[in-house]
Amino acid sequence: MAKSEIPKAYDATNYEDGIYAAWEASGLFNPDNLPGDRPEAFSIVLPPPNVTGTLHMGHAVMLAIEDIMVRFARMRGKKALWIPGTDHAAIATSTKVENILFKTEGKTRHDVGREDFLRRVEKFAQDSHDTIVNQAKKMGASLDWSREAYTLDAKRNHAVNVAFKRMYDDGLIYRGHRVINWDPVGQTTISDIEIVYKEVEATLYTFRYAKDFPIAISTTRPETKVGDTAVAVHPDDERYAAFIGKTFENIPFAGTTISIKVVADKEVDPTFGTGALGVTPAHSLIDADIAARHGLAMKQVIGADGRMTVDAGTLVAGQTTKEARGSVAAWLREQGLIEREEKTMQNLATAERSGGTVEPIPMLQWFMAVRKEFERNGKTVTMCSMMRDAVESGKTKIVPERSEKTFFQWADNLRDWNISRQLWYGHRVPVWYRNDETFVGIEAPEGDGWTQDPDTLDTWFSAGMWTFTTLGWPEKTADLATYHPTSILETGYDILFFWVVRMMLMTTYLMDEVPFKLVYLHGLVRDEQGRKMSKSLDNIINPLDMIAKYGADATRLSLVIGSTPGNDSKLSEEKVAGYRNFTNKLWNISRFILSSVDDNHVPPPDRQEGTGVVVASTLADRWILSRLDAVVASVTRKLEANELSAAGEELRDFTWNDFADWYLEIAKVQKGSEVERDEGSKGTDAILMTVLETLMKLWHPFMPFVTEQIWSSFKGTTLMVEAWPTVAGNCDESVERDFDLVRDVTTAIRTIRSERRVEPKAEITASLGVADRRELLVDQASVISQLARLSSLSFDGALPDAGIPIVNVQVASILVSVETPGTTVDPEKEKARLEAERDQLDAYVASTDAKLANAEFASKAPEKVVAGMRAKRDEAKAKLDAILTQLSS
RNA sequence: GGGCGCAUAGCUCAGUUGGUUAGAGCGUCACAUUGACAUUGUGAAGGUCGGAGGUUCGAAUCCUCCUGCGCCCACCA
Repeated sequence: MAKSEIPKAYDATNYEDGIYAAWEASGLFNPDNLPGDRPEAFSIVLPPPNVTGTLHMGHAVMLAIEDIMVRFARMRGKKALWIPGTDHAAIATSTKVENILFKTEGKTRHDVGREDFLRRVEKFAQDSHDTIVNQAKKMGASLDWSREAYTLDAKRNHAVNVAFKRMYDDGLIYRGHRVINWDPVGQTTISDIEIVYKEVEATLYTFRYAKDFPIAISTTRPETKVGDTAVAVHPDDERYAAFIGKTFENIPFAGTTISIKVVADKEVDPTFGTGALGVTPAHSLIDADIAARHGLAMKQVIGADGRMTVDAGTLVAGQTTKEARGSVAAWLREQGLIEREEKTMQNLATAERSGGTVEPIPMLQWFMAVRKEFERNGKTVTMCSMMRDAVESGKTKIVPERSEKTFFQWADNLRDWNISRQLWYGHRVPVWYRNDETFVGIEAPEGDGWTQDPDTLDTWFSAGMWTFTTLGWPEKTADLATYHPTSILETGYDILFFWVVRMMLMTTYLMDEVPFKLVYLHGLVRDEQGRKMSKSLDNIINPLDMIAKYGADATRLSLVIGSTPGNDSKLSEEKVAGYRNFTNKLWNISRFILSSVDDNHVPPPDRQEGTGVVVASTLADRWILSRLDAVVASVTRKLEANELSAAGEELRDFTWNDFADWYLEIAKVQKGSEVERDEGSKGTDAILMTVLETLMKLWHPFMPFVTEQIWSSFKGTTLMVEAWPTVAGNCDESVERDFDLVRDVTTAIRTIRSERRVEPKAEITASLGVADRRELLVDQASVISQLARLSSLSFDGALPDAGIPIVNVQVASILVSVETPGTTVDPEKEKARLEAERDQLDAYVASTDAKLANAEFASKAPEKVVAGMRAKRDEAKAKLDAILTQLSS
């Protein structure tokens, strides 16, 4: 191949879109179309991005990691399936469209009505979906688009209804009047995880309900106190022991009448405030729990509109909570009931999406009973216990392992899950009412007069069923049988509790199996200073910008290499640029090889063995093939263990430091050198091609585009479905050790020359401290010619005198400097250098000797360690001797 | 308040069951470079592995305490 055909630098933008289109057209993302017999399945479901936005770094890192896993599995001959999809993200999408509607037309969703509003949301979701799908393709994600799903499409809706009905029939979904988190702005219930706490200043009032009431209490929310039904104190609190169990009836309080029972509850902190807690069962989740324990009455004083109810009494009825707070505080002051007013900091619960202040209020809602006992496989279990058991038994593993602890905490503390939302966008609760009748079904009931429940389901309800609804559940599909449980769930650790917990919960119950065998949690991508990327900080690095500038391959590497599961990573544009450089390096390695090898390259007879395995002749040949084998084995093992970063790092080191910097340089010499035997460069060419092809395969999961481009340019086939390389049996540790010596000699000579400690002369005397000299003679010649070339010394091809006793490489370099005629060494400088080295070696040898002399060490340390230390010590001793000789002369 | 984690070279981080003189990338400095690549090459400097104890023949690695950060949950009535 002529060099001119290959551009000097790799410009990713010229190739990536075309390559992706070709992959897509090939149909090979769909495992049904993969060649060969593939008994083993591998499956991942893509954590569905919300249809609210565009691709961000979180998506990019997720796509990069999962694509590596899937491509690796595919090349290893597995039936590899990666299912794409998007999430309707009910509350997020709905809020976004409501905001747009209000901004552009000044209307609310109620102004346009349910039907019209839903049309608008669907239009928005569709546009957003198309954007994000195209962006995923830019990353090179090998997703099977033929199986794409949406959490709110017809199939998934059917599945949701089936699940709802089954859980309702089993008594695990129920409707109840309970205290929930109400968002008065969004006009919907929200879950605990959708609450964000803001620190605000508040006034803490300490007061009594009445002058003659024996206990003072503290609150930051006096307006809710009209709904109090009890005062709780700690059971051991002697101050209040006398009052426990007493009820104070009909206390006139802020325009209403209240009755307060004194109860003992160990949840009360006796050291906080007065040590007594005014219990407002309807407007605090904690108080509701206390009320339930003591059978207290619940009195709702705040309505869904955020205003005080009629029950709140004449003083505050109709007022907003804020107005009422002032009213009640003023009333308390007038009555002289306040003992203290102090400023305090308070965590205010606000709704993540709408920003509204969350009010706990009692409402009729749908719940999932996660702690309700039932029989399953002959055992009494709960949804929580099933989920916990799945991880405890190892059916599902979580990496990093420490996350399992956090998971258990969730499993142990989960409350009943409020699944209904007063939103329009989402899965409508499949329940219909007529007079006093309730119908729960997959389809609407027959007959007239039925009204469907207006609420929709929490978005995590359908998301919790994602691994199996994407595979066709509730139908008994072939996909379901083949690909479930899925192999890996890969997602950010920040979503473990939102999503992973819900999936475990619903899947263990509905499928009686785990949703995935492994949870792999990646960290957050932060900016180079370690800050979260955010609009307000203006520090967002857009993955699409990086792809446009440096290519998808470089972007992927920068996200994967150097980051470990569960840990956050920092990203800077320089890092991406660094990997762009590597992409270009790989390109130029290929460019050199493809343009310099003889098209008729064949391994000469003595380099062939069995079925086309290349057997190297020279030390360098054997070294690179040995290294290649080691790298194939190690990278394969690391990828199997999902150590993506370590695998990538090792590959980069081999590619750049071993193959490009050393073997390629030597290959140039070998190809043109007189010392090359028989078939000349053709054998070297064969090795170059072997390494190149293997490297392309190894790199492909990480850098699919550039490797595919290079591969197809000389192979004409699709790299994506090539078989993963296997170890060829060329591993030879002694060869690697010998080559390391050569490398040291070469380096030493270069150093000597660059420090001008010798003048270039016409001959070199160097030798190698290796075991079998004969075997190495030919290799030495090539090595030394390489040394000569690199150090600009001429070399006549003569072999070195085998009689020179050289102990080790370091000595070899010294001999060169001293024995070569024309030495211009600065004696002082050289002496200082040698002395420093002597001291260092001296200390090392002494300490190692001491260790080896220790009887306990000798008896307890493994033989391998002792032998290794001894060998290294001997090497150092020899070096030391040579230096001492030098210094004395 | 409960839980989890981090601290290793100037910066970003590896370090897989405790074991041979602690590694990489970037950055810095020096030198080199006209055919694969300046998106380059070679080398150097740079670390008492946060501190103090302990276990052990042996600790960056295990235990205890301390210091400084970070995160999650609960929640301040």
